[in-house]
Amino acid sequence: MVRTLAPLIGKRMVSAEFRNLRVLRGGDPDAMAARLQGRRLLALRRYGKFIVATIEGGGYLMVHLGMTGRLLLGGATGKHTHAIFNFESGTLLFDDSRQFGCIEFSEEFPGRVARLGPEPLEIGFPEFVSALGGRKTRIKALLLNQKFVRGIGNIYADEALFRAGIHPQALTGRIRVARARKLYDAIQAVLTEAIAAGGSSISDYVDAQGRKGFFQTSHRVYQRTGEACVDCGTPIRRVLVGQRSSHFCPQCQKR
DNA sequence: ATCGGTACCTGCACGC
DNA sequence: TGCGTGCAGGTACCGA
Repeated sequence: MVRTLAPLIGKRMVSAEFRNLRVLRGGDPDAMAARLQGRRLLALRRYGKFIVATIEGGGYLMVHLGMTGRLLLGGATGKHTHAIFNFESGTLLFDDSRQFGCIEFSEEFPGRVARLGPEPLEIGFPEFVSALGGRKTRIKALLLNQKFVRGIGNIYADEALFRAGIHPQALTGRIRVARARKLYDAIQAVLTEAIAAGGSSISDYVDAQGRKGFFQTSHRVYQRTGEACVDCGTPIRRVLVGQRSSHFCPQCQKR
């Protein structure tokens, strides 16, 4: 998503319009629009699932897509268009049917982004192992905890655990180093492949150009309940871990 | 400090 | 056709 938003870097925002205040965090929409108006977008970076734009003259514009959020360059507004950013080069729309996404402007770098864990593609294995230590939670819940590592969501947690042969309900503290190594490698492989495939488009995700990803065709367990495991043929099962669906092969992923 | 559960929304598929 | 139920790429907040 951030890569496809790159054409906005260096561009001036002519105006901003907020149609749905529910997705706005931290303040008055008019003040926010005034703060953005006439300023250039100096930089655009992703921190886990958070997108942060640096605004000329100070300030940060943070966007989170939640489950169904979209950032679209050009295109028509619709029922779920909550914000419109008019740049000199064209329009950027924020759409989100479920309204779990959010937009926040802050003068300082946003604290909740600063408090996230490390990037899973940047963390080293020793750091990863030590972060696993002393945890009492189930491994799936830990992978979804953005203060552990940032950016792993439900799809990639399930896919990484499958590749590592770890049961989603396995207790974190009982995972030995050799198995942790497999998990570390699996996370890196899954994320790298998924990014190369342009992400997973289940029903909503498209990039800023409106293009779908195709990693969903490579999912081995996610939303494949009842289908045969690609490695052993055993039917994939679904359990809840921390109220989130978790898909796994009961034969390949033992506790 | 860390945990599990819940709330926040809309849309869709499914069974009756 | 319509209605109720369950489910969906996430995070924040609460009490324990």
